[in-house]
Amino acid sequence: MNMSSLVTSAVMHFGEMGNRWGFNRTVGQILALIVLHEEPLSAQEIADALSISRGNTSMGLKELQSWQLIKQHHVPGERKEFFVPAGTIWVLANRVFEERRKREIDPTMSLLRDLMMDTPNGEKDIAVQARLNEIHDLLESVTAWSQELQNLGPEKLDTLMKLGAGVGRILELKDKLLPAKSN
Amino acid sequence: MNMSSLVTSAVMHFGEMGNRWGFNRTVGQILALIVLHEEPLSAQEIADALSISRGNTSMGLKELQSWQLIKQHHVPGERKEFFVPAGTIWVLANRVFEERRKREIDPTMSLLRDLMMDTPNGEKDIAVQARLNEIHDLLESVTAWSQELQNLGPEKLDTLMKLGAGVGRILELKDKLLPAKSN
DNA sequence: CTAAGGTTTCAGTAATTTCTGAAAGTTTAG
DNA sequence: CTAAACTTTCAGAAATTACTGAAACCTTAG
Repeated sequence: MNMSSLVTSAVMHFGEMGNRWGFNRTVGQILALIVLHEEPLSAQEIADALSISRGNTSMGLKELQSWQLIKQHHVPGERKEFFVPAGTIWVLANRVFEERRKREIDPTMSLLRDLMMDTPNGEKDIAVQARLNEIHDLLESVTAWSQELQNLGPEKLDTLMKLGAGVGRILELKDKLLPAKSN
Repeated sequence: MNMSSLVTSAVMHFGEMGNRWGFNRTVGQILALIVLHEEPLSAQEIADALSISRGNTSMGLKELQSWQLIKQHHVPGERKEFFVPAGTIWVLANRVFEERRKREIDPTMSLLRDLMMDTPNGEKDIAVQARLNEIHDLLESVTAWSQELQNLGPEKLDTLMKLGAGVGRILELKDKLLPAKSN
């Protein structure tokens, strides 16, 4: 399975970006390869195409499955497993968001909540808790909103985009369209 | 400068989370310490509080300044420099978002644009380019949106939050009430 | 049951990232 | 100008993270 230079470029790039996106180089490469290659790929084909060890490939595939970004695809007469993307680009992007939220935000929110419950030890701690509370509320807003966007789905997101002046305009619309309701 | 156990917990946690947020452990700790400590801190105080070398501290402060998360604060009679947060929590969070966008999204968008310009090499490449285009558009939507959010400021974000699932509803209403307008 | 075809695990190694501390650099008081 | 007070740089050490490949482990055909 030789990759076209187009695919090679994309795969290499997604490898480089991988660590910034929460997984390592080979995992990024494997993902790009599977997404861009329309036919299902076997582990061996992937290892060959990327010149990485079979073991590393196995670990990468496992991780991508734990992120729910790829899924196994069983081909009838074949003994080995093949892999395909777990959904549309939109779905994949959402999964990455979701997973990163779990890793990057949730633990912090949880700790902040705990620290806010602690009995403060002196004046200063009260000020510190106020700060922590502020951080907590901000994180909460951002995650809630991003989930809202995810629920909208790609088409509505697009409508929203084309609305022009942006989110501020929605707030105006809201006042016009739902004047009586407080929410 | 001895940290209260509350501050210590928070600082340690932000250190652990640091690498997930795009900077390393000590940078995360330094940031947390500066944000939570209301008085300006000198580099030496930071190094002592965190038990890290003066050199490492210097590098960390430099990085935080390049992210525009902290700024220098000159105390009149003093020779040394002190450091304070570069703004409110909201401002800091925006800066982190912004910086991560630059590192995580922009390079990919740029590559995708380039690859879409390339002359495809055969049937398959055409399909691949279609995929790449899809990814590009998605990233574009997401970045446009996150920028909208940043422009909103925290209060409006809050209003929006309370709207919750109502956003989808407004879009529907909008279609009914403003069918003629294209934006 | 056994062997073949395939996958996973994991100890050890390689690569990368982070940290230290000594040396070089900068600024200002006198 | 010089010295003191402070900061930055950077080569090498330490810590962490990623990768290999051989051995152990499935699973199924016969």
